[in-house]
Amino acid sequence: MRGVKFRDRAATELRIVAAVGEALSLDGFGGLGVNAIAKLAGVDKVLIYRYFGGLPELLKVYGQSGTFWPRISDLLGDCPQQLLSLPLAQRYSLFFNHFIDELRKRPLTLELLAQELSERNELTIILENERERWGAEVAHVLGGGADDRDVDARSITLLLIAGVQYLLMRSRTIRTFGGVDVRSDAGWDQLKIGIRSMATAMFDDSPPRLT
Amino acid sequence: MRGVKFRDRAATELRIVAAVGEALSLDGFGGLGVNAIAKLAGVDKVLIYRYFGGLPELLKVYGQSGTFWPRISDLLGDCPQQLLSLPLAQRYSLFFNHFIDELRKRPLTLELLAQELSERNELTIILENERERWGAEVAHVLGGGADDRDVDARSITLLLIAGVQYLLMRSRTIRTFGGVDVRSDAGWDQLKIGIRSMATAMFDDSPPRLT
DNA sequence: TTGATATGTCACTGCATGGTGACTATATTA
DNA sequence: TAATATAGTCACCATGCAGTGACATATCAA
Repeated sequence: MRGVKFRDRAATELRIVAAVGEALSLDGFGGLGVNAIAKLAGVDKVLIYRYFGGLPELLKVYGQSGTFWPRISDLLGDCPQQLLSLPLAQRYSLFFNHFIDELRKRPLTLELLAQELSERNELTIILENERERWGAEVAHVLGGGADDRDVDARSITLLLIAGVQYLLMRSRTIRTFGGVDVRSDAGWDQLKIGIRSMATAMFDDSPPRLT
Repeated sequence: MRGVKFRDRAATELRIVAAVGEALSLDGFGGLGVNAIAKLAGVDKVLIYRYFGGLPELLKVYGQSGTFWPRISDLLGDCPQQLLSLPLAQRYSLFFNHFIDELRKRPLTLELLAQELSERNELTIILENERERWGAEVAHVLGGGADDRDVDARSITLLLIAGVQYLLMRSRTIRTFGGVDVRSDAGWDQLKIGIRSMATAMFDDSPPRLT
């Protein structure tokens, strides 16, 4: 008798999907393939074709099995109402603090963001969609008027969001950027303070600088 | 008689090195390999091993054959002296304008920046080194004191530099980010204006906003 | 003219990959 | 109990890759 496993399709499918996450964590997107996933799941690769159709479809299923992008509710902190009633400069600063913290908790998301720059696939497309919806909400929370001041503010917001994403995904492979340790809390605290200071200068109508 | 080529080693080496650039432009880093390079150079791949030792060494030679990162002189514009005598806010704004323009002209650099996020290799290491030296000079040009104000400014500078890099490398595959067209001059003009406005608010000691 | 050197060509190995067909064994149902 | 569907296994194919050994030929020096 050859060694036959549990004979439980549902469980096997779950193992395969979970193995996708494992494979991503272990080797990043580079080593992601049918063979590696099957080996990690302890399953013959032919089942991937039978149950899912192929790698792209499997990735799609995996992508829909979790949330890769912080939800707005994660970014508003414990008291959304309170946050929304704060002056713009503080609101801005707190938003970025949460955004940074939430993204730092999601290594797989950072992996996908990096992958997105080389190749689009089922997974990165899911991530793109999540993020697109998110962007619209963010604009709402941080104020989205049409006068010059608001337009400029949105430009800076975009650049900062992009900058945070980049520094975080880069931190996976390289520790420092311009002398700041982007793997440590201390390094990020420094950047957060910079953002707060900038927001104060740009949004507070009180005297320019407080620090 | 089998078809024998020019029998000119120096020229062949040049063709091979040039083919690296071609291959990167065509297929990005994904399709980069000995076979592809040899085919593009119209040369047998064995010459790559004979003349260079292998792919890593070839990449190193290719990397040293050009400059991937804008030099400081490119960023200071036509009149370095004049730029340095400007008020900080203007200097800051002009610096970023040039930085954006120069980086937009370097598709291969953007390719390498993206690659750096997935895997370090001879090429990305060369790029890292170029950029490291550059970072020190930039700090000098944009003022690098140790008081709170300067530290905060450096944090914002880092985030903006990171943001610009990210948006540009992302623009290779995805056109818009947060509603801004990152492939058009217009989109980048908008971002430049945002930076200028921010710099004015943060660095000018005159009344907060001018826009 | 002859011989040595180096340039370029070709054919091959070994490996990992994605993908498929044919098989075995178990569970369910008639 | 016998027939059928399906979970799981195994062996295989074609392809593309990095890398190597052996060969042919052009150039140059003795």
